[in-house]
Amino acid sequence: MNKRPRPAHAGERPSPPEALLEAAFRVFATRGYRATRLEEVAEEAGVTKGAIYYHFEGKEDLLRQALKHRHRAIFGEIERELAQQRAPASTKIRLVLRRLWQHVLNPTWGHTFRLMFGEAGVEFPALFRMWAEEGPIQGWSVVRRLIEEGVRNGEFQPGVDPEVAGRLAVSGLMLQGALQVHSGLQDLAPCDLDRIFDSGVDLFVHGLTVTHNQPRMPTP
Amino acid sequence: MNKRPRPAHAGERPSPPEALLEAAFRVFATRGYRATRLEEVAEEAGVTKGAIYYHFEGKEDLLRQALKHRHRAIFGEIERELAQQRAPASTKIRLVLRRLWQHVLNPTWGHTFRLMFGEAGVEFPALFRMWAEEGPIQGWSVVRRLIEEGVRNGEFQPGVDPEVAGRLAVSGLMLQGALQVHSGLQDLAPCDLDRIFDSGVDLFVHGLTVTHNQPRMPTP
Amino acid sequence: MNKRPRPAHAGERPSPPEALLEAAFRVFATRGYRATRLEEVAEEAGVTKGAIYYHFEGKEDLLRQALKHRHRAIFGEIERELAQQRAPASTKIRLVLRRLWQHVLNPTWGHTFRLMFGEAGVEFPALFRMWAEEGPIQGWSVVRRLIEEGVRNGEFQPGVDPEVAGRLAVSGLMLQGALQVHSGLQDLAPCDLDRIFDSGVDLFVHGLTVTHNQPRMPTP
Amino acid sequence: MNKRPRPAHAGERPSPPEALLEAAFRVFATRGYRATRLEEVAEEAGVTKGAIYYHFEGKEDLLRQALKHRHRAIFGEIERELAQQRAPASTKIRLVLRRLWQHVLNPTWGHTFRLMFGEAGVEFPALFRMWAEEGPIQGWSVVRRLIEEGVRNGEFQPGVDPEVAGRLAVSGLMLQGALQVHSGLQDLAPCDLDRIFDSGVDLFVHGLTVTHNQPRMPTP
DNA sequence: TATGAATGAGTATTCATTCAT
DNA sequence: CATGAATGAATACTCATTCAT
Repeated sequence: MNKRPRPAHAGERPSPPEALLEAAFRVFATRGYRATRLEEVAEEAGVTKGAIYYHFEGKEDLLRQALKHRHRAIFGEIERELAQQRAPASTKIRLVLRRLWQHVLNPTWGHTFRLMFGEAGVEFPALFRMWAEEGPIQGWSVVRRLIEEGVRNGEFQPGVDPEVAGRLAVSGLMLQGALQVHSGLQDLAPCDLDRIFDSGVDLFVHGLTVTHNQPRMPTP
Repeated sequence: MNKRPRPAHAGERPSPPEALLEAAFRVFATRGYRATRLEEVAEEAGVTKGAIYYHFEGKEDLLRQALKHRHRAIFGEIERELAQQRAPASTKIRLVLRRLWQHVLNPTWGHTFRLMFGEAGVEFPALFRMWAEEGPIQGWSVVRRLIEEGVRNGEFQPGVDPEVAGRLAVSGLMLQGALQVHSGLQDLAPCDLDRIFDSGVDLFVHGLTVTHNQPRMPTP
Repeated sequence: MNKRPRPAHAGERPSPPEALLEAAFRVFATRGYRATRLEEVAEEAGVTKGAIYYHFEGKEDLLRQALKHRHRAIFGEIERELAQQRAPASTKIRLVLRRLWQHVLNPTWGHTFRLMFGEAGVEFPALFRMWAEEGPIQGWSVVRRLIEEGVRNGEFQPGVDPEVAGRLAVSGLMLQGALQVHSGLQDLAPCDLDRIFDSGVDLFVHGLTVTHNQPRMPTP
Repeated sequence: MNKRPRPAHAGERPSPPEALLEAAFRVFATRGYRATRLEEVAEEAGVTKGAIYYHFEGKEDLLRQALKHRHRAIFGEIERELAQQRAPASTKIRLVLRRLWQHVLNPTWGHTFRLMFGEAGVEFPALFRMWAEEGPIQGWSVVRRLIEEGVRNGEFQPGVDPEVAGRLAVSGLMLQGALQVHSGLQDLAPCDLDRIFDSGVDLFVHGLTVTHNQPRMPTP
């Protein structure tokens, strides 16, 4: 909480041991920020509490670094993949959403989701914004652009709202992942995960697709 | 040393002061479970710490009761409203989703969402399940039933998956609410709330609706 | 701890309910002074905490009164009994010690013993002295007088130390009672209680009795 | 909420600072268990409260360890001393009882006695049993064996009950110690401590000793 | 008389943080 | 680099005591 002056050796401090960062992420994400005792992080990493203070400034700093360390924005990769595709927008959208869904199913994502909506989000808003930008927002932006493309080439209805459509598709899948997979709702309200994805995307794409019962006029 | 036996008045304990429950909910939801000091709850309710221990067993019990107290499930009311409606399924769905969206927009819901995905979910899984059952699960169950109704009367496509459709519609709106309204994303990625709802529901209903299979025009 | 001024109605306060005093004694003696919660005393007596404060000044006062209430000095009775006896001193001693042993075997005595040697003795020395005077000291005084009588009439050796003999006989039985009966040592180091008394008194009386191997000269 | 798992160093935890154990014993014995504030123990040992929790599990653990630490049973030493003696049983008994009396006179013993009959006895029965076994029970066992020896070699009467005799001799001295020395009875009913011991042991040994059955003279 | 509700001072316990070695 | 020992501020919880009714 209170910033103590950086220790004398701060400058030449070498890259902090990955083990510590990974242990920290695991424990923070499992227990929550407050409930995490540094002792447990240290134990998990096979060192002692003191070692944490050699590498990091304190608990808060540890969380920050641990989260940064986990941040490999998947979307860079996705965009690259998309650029090479020559396919209808709906196909590309399916591709993007599938990647996203795979990502969401990953325990790491579940942990981060909990962490972000738990205390960390409130106590460190900057962290939350960082995550939101690189995660959900980026996710629905990609989808939005693909929808716009689909509208432009007549594949999708001109009336659709690409922004909102992207948001809801991505949000829907994300929250379903968080609930079913990472919050143990699978046994309270079971539902096959593939079915969620497949039926969900079908519905979404169908919702976007041109279906007017008067023949749509080609754009002049 | 050993937990003292429940105080004499345990059985016939009268309804504990609502003020305390409401203050507790407010503070827990704002600060998170761990970060909440009982003293603050007491202050907020205009009593002292001791009073809390007169009415509740401890911090955990207080949280539990506070959440239960908030649980006047909105769905009972919604179902009643629906029963009186004589309208197409799509209209009813719009109605339900609107109610849900209004609920989601409420700060209370945002707080609960955070609490549930934060510490409470990990430390008190039973609470999480209770919330999930009375909240999200019930939400998408209602929608699922309406979709099934729509499918039966030919309003919706026979191919739709009512379960998944319900889940995604409800989840999408919920997470959008959590992000835009309760996590400050409105200024990072602004979007009009009415637009999210309206465009979103249009898209959703359109996705469900029977396609009068006109040949789709090839892109020119 | 801090003496608040006696409440206004102190003067006409009627005799406090026996139930309260008895419950108090039971709980204090079982749990110890500190560990006793007034709530438990109240419960045990079938009233509520507040009632205690109507009748007593506080926890300390309650203890004091509870102990006073239990105080039936048994020795007055014993002395009366003795006065009517025309028997050798050794017989009278046996009688006295038997009464004492019976008293010691009583749970009430065990409780008081614990209470006195526990915290109460340290925190309220006056109480301890009162108990000691009416209990152990009076006990060994009676025995001492009987020994002196026995020495005077040649039944016991002139060399015995009546004071010390009385003290040790009484103390020995008391501590054996406290340990075997009231501290659960009976199953750790079992010993028949009658045997302790009978063998013990035999040994004691034999120790007092004239056994010189030169014939003792009658006092001139 | 839940007791945290024993800290990482639990297994190889080195001998906890003696200073802490000794301070703890002092304060516990003086004030009683409940009335002892850990802060006072810490102060007495020249550390802070936190240090206690580094070395011990809590208040109860501290008491347990402190008592164990005090338990360098004196009887081992006594037995060794006895083994080297070639003397009549009565002499050996005097020796043992003198050691015991010296021990009983020690303030430490008085404190422990109070502690044992006070809260510790009720709240931690196991501790009480440990103390009883290594203290009183062991004490009277040693004496019992010496009496048996004396009986075997004709020094003591064949009719004596060594078990009971041992119990009463030891108990008598112990309680006299507790009362006179450690409970301030010396000024209420003064008695020279040496006299208690000397007259007491004389009486005891005389009680055990073979009577050269001269006819006892009738009182004149 | 007695009670239910509340108070508040006291205390055990936790844990991030420091630091000599 | 890392550790073991210690600190001390923060905080949940207990319970004697008060008092309006």
